[in-house]
Amino acid sequence: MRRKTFAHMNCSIARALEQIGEWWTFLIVREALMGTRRFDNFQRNLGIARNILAARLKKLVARGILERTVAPDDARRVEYRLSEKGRALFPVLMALREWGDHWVVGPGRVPVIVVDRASAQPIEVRVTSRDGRPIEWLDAKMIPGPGALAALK
Amino acid sequence: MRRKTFAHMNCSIARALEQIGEWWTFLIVREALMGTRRFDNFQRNLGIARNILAARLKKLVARGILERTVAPDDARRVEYRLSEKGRALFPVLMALREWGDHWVVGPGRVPVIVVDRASAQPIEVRVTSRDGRPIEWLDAKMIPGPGALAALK
DNA sequence: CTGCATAAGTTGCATCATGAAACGCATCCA
DNA sequence: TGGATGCGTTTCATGATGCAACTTATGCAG
Repeated sequence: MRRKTFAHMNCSIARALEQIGEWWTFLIVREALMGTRRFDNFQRNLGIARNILAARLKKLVARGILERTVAPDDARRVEYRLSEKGRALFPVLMALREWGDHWVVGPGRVPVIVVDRASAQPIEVRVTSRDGRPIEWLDAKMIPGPGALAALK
Repeated sequence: MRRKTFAHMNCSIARALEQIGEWWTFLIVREALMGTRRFDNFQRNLGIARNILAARLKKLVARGILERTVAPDDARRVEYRLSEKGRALFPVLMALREWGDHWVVGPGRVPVIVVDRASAQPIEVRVTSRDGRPIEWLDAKMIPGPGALAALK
């Protein structure tokens, strides 16, 4: 049987995962955020199989997360760059990294620190109310949005 | 061939994905954050196959993200609850939801709005410098952390 | 205590995805 | 022109997934 798709679910998390939730995809986006643009660099940095990398890149381009262009100076070379949609994944990746730092790797063994280029201070991911007040899980309440009716169709 | 593991990579994102990056796992955590505790409720709400759900729950318990307890009033019933480690995934899920709302579902069709229980205002996920200044992707700089040397072993 | 419904999980099987290496093919370089 | 480089695609053995049916254990009505 085919792996079940999340696309029909009336949930933004499921719909997001349908686009970027496959094995390797998060790491490909991470590489792109760190500046990787070429097929071979993705392949070597990640250790991913070539056919899988090709399939993932094709999907990411089709979904508008990466943009594929042929290098002007060398027609052999193809460059994959993040679109605005792809760059918007920055907070997602930073939240994942923060969780991994704290709960998997452990403080003191963090491989990479991300700092503000201007102030050299570490960055943080925070969930806040619109007025800036920090929000914990228990402070949050889920209410139906304008698209909730789609579930009744 | 066995699917390649990310566990050896010296990257917090890869290590995090090794624990929660499998198909269905994010959605199981989402359900748990929304209050689901029982096997059958996870199964019905997600439409996941029972064997896959059993395997995922077992892994999440083994990794300390969920805690499994037998209900005190009914020994047939098992409850799965988020641990502190699991609750710490809240920002990750909210970042993913925000991205899905904006770039996949589209504003105006958002199925669920998450608001601050106190002020009833929508919540936001922000990446900031330690002093609260908002950070974009281009403002961020990656520098080696204390665990960077592990890559040289 | 017998019979039956409920809850949680396991097994078998067909189908799909993955990884590794070999191959295709166009482009650059000497 | 001969070879190297870059970007994939194809092939094939193996692992993972989804579904349905089955197993085990508990509670409950009579």
